[in-house]
Amino acid sequence: MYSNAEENYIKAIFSISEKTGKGASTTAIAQRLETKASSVTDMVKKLNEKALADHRPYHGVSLTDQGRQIATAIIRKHRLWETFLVNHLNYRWDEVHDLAEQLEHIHSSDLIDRLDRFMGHPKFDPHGDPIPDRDGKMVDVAGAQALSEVPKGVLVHIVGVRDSSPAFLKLLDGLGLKLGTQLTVDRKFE
Amino acid sequence: MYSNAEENYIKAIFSISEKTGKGASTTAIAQRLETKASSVTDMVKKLNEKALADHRPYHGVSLTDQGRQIATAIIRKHRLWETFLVNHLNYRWDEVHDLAEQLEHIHSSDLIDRLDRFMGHPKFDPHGDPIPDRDGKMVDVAGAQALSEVPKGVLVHIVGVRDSSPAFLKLLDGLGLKLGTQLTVDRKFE
DNA sequence: TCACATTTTTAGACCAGACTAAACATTTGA
DNA sequence: TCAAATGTTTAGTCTGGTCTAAAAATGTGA
Repeated sequence: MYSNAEENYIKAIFSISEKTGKGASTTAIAQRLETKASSVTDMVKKLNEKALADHRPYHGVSLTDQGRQIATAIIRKHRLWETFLVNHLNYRWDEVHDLAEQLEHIHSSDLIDRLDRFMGHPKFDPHGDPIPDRDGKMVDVAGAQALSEVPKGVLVHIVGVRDSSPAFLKLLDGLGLKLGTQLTVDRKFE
Repeated sequence: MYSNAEENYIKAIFSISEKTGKGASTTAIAQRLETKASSVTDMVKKLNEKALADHRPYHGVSLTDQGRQIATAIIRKHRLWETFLVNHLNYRWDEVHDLAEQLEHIHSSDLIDRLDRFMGHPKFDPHGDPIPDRDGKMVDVAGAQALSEVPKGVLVHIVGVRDSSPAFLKLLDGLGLKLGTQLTVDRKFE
């Protein structure tokens, strides 16, 4: 059983590594978790002792297989809870992040499997992010492309958002853009 | 916002006071929370400073109005989550306690109100305990009577259980007793 | 009433997790 | 190549919550 703090560090390391393709620097982790680099040093040492992470100073922290497995389990919980909140409790997609951050730390894989079944094994969360299955596998979304990179005149449909901040999601709502919307790029502000 | 530890102490004080009709002694609280009396002394001091509890040494700890309000809010969360787990995720009534102990600490009254509405504002949880509404009010169940005190031959129906331990609940399952069961007492083992 | 069993508190320590300030190490750009 | 900028760690402190051991206070039974 891992503490909330440990789980948050694991999640941060995972997502920074995903995005950059490299290990996560202690400063990057500190920034993401709104904490200080010295705190990160301490926690990384603990994660290392528990065989969840490796650290090569100045080259980043990376997760071990076990660490990665924990990370995907937490992401699975987060995305399934977000899906539940939006699809069954009528929350908007810009309201669910903070609640899911709490719910993802509930310790029970059985609960999350039941929630998954209850909802019919959804493959994507309300922001279009893929939901890992029990084994950590998820649909590959590498094919998707940022709207800012789509050439003018090409028909596309929106499958997800890269930025899930409430402000950006509300902006999209205001523009009438949601998952499944079809459009062609007409004009670019650049 | 209160910590899990604070919430657990408040809940313990509330339920001991309910059961005994008096204040909760520090030793009783310690026993219920599987902790030590000295730890209770410390926490009670904190709750007192936050105006959530009063302590008259050797005569027990009691909650202030604000403390009681927090207690019923937690109980509301606990019972609504238990109801959700049983009615929608197909858990058995003897499996849900520990999970609800985790879920009751999720900080969002809006979430719990939405869950309440989603389930159609249930009045009782899977063990027959009344669910407080948003204002802390709940159905009065003082009319109910322990099965052991029911005279032979009188028709009764089961509306709740006094002991929600998994072992006892499984025993009831084995006897075919559940909420709503009608019966007359035939024989007593005493 | 008063000694004793019980209850409660104090004192000092520990752990997890965070912080500041300072020291230290490494990469990198000129 | 080497100094500056950046990244990292150390040392010491703090808070919340817990513990043990010992001291202090109280209710109660004879």
